[in-house]
Amino acid sequence: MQPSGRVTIGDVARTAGVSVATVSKVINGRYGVAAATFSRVQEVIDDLGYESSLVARSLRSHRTNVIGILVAEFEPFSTEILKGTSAAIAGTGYELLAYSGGGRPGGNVGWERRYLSRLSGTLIDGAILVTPTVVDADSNIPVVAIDPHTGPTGLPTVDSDNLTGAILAVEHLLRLGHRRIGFLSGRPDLESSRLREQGYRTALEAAGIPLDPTLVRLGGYRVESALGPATELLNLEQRPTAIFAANDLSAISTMRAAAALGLSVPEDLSVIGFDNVPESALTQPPLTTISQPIQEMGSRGIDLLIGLMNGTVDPGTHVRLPTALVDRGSCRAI
Amino acid sequence: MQPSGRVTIGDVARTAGVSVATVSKVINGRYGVAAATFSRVQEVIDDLGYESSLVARSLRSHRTNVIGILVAEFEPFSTEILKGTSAAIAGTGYELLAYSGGGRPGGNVGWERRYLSRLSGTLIDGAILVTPTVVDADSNIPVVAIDPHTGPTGLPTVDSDNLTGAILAVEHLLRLGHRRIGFLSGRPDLESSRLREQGYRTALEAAGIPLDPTLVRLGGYRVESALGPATELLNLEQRPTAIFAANDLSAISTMRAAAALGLSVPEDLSVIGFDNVPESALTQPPLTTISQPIQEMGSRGIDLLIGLMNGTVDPGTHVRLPTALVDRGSCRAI
DNA sequence: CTGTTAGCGCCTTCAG
DNA sequence: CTGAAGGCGCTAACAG
Repeated sequence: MQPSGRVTIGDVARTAGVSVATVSKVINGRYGVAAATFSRVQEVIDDLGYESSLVARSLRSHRTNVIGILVAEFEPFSTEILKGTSAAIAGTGYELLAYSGGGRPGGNVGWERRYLSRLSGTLIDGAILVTPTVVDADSNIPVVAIDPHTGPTGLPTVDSDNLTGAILAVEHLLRLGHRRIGFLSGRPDLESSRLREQGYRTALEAAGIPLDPTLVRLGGYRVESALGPATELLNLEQRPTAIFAANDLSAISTMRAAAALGLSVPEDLSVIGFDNVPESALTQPPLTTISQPIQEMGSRGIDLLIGLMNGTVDPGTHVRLPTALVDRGSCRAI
Repeated sequence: MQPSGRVTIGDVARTAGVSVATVSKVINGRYGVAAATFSRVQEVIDDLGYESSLVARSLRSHRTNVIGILVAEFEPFSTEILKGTSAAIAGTGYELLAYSGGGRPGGNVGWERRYLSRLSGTLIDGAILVTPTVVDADSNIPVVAIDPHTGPTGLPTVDSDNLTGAILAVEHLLRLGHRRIGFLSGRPDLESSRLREQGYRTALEAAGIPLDPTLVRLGGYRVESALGPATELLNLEQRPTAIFAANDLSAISTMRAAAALGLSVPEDLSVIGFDNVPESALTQPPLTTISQPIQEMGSRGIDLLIGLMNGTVDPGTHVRLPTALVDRGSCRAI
């Protein structure tokens, strides 16, 4: 290891006594290098532990074999997606680069465009946007959206059947005899959230139960933001006997709120969530929820993206995966 | 949006009628730009939706405010680490870039050095290596290792108390009356694995139970690799009444192997794992295990790395977090 | 076969 | 206060 810093192609060239161009050829297995030179350079490379800089290479060649997964934050949902993409990437020759900004969760709308702009054109050959809010179809690299937060768009998407899932959840509660069912919504600007709320309304209506607006609160999909509204719901004069939370994180908050108020689940309150993130099984009692096949959504996203890059997938492709009831311990019949 | 491709600093300059240097100054908030020019350029930037390319910028300035998390694969353990880093990064001004190669899990030893070399010096200002096997202390950027697979090294590390954890696991089994306790080990080349096996031996010895080598098998830490050895253990003439698996994934495999053989857990077999990944609560029955504070390990890693970059943390710092028994449903007294 | 010459998009002197 | 020139590490022509 001669130069203490990073070893560059120049160091290799100097040590081997050839030009950088020759080293580049060796690295990329190009023809036009004498066998003797080839092996000598190769030896120096191994010796120095040289590895070409992804950055410099990509700047020049505009091809990296790296797929970007852009997420707002590493939380239970996005990391499940990551697991799915990781499984699907094996053997494709691509590598994965998951990018996430710092804090400002929720606050920095438009993160997806920012990140895409920062990474695309050079670093990554294609991107998967996880739960993006705004999606411009115009980007210079192929892009796939997973669970986009707006309606149908120009780019391929993967999502799950939120509407049916929500109906499933409420029907389950109805079947158990519940009539006063609270709803902790997500965020009105998000498509999944709207569909889940619509499912709630639809299922109630089908059962002939009039909607009581006081039973609907904005939970915001996050642990902290849901705590307050959940507490309000539980402090209602006519407390709901069951709460359908728009995602597992807010369901977990609901259980915490209940515990804080001395209510036990499911004896005093039934709770059902949505997503089936692994964390949902960690609650006490384990959470009954609606599962989305999150990891599969991730792997399908990879399939779509690679297909898109190969030109074998139509940009108008939309994949919708089924949701299902996962009956654990947080609901009971009354 | 004029040019259909990516908008570069040149596009902004042309549109605003100034030179690229001026645009650069505006972006980086440098002095020496007239207020009028400044706001005009700023307007064009917003208008065009320009965002500087991380690649080009980093190549030149060698500073990106991006921290790299290098992992072999996105699986339950590494994604928990990711969650911890994501939480810790908020408000620091840094962004996160998690990099993972394609397939070849386990097979491609030395991935950490390869990735580090590809990304460092340019793309990332510092790196966290998750469960690396080889760790050269010499790198041109600050590096922290989480749960390194070799003994103490020259760089700051975060790990958890594997030895005590393993002893805890076996003592729990002993307390329940088990005497024939099988052990599904990890990989002999990994430090954590060695310590967990040592804990197994130590606890047995302390209880005056001689070690039976036929009860120890190599599980390899992965779902697939553990299935065979677990089945062997269960097919033994003198079947163990309990199995301590070196991590949760192999414990999950053990439960599958038991189910395939018609044995029920915990009635016919007690199983205890290690790690407490969220998935461990998803098994039927939920897995009793030893918890490592994985997310905290991630956030401590970030703290250490940032400290290292600021020069406020000594490179010889080693943080060891406690392990604890999480008693769920997969063990019973005999 | 090998070296030289241009840039990729950006930032940083250094003159004007 | 602004523009022109150089270079970060690398690859793709094109000469030699």
